[in-house]
Amino acid sequence: MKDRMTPAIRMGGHTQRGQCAKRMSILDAAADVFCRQGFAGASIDEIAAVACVSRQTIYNHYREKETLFVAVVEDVMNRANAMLFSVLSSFPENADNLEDGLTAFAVRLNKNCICNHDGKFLRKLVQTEGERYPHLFESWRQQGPGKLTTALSALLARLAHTGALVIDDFDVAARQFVALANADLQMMTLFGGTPTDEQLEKAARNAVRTFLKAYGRPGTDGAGRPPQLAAIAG
Amino acid sequence: MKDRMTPAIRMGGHTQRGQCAKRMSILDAAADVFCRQGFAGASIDEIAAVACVSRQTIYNHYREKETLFVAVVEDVMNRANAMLFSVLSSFPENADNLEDGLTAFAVRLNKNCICNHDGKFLRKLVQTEGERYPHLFESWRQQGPGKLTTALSALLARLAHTGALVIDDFDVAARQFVALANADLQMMTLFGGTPTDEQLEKAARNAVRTFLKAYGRPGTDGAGRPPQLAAIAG
DNA sequence: GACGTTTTAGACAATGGCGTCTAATTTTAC
DNA sequence: GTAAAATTAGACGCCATTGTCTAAAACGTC
Repeated sequence: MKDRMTPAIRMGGHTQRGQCAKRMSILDAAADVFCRQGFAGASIDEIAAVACVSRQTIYNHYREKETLFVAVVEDVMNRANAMLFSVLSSFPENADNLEDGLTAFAVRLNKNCICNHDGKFLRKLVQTEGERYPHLFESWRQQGPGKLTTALSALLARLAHTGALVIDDFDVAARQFVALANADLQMMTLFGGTPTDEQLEKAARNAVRTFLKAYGRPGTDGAGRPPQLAAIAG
Repeated sequence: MKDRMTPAIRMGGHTQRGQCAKRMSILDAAADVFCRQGFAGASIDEIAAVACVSRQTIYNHYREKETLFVAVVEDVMNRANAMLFSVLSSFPENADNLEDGLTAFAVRLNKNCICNHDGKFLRKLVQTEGERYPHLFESWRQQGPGKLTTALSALLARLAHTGALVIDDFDVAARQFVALANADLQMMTLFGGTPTDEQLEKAARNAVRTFLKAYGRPGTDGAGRPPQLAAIAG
């Protein structure tokens, strides 16, 4: 009857990370179990076991299973957002050595945003539980693929403006760049595997070569020859 | 104590469809519920209700929940396989009007194999339950994306042999063709929506234009001019 | 060391789903 | 029409899980 409040409320309602080790441990464990078992298949007991925490502690921090689930998704989405922003900032600004610049960018995009743990987690969870939590799905779509496409579209437009690329529809080109970058890795990441650095490099190289053959300014492909001549000579 | 066997066994062990309306009704309902709720979240009672069948009837046909699940996946995979074979047979044989031929092919591929009900079902289920049933995942990968890639690779090679395309790595080109074809539709199909015919047409057109800019024989893009000149003129 | 807070382990009721069983009813085949 | 097969509704035991509660233990701070 002492009407004590939950620790989370006591702490002032902060939901940022880093406030306490237990909380992070719970979030990480829950992400792991939710990702493997789905929402319905995940049990609080298993999450508690993975987090090395008693079940009651979880209920102290999160009112119910659904609260925990939403918190996990928000947490991962925050991390993924920050990472996407960072990767987008590394897009090559000038046209010097465009093929290498775009390839390095594609590697970073795949490695840190799409094939990484958080990226796979979000795609899987959103697809699994998206119908049950439409708001969650919409939020992910806007902040993830949506932001990526619009930002990449603007960056490509800037390159096109300098004459380094010849693009008629920037949005389409942006989506195609992402699609090409993933073409060789999609299957592997879907099943849960993580590509090696070598595979990342090769996939990005294939993607950028094709992208530049389609959109590169005539006469400036990787070898410094017109693309057709290069293809015929090859 | 009468030791009666299940009707399925009595019927001679056939697992093909069409043997009885109830069976099909159960399979369809189970596919629907499994797809929406996942394996753990789906309840036999709900499947029975959707199938307009008593729960006991389901247990007469399938020993347990897992048996039903596997049967559902196999059923859908058989349909999807037949459809993929049919679509692959429609790949343009000669280079006449290559852009239109490839575009029509891409439309059929998306419409009947990737964005359709069965395609979305399989991708979702395999991703959701793939870790629990590795055999299922492997089987899907081989008969679905695997077969598509190798078949498309061979078909592209034939076109390249006639000189209509200039391709150095057929496997990479095949994966890129599929990736480009899906680039504009991925997000929509992921969330559950079905693209309109107009969207399918536009997505395929975008994909094939880029694919031909990258791999088309010089001097024969859609407008009959060298691609570079066309791009500059545009 | 004392006090307030957090965590823990375990018991607990309630819920819901799975798979079985039975008896009644409908469908099918001859 | 009759017999066999299939289907149905409902009850049942069993088990896992959720979320609550309590008393004891660990922790941190002064």
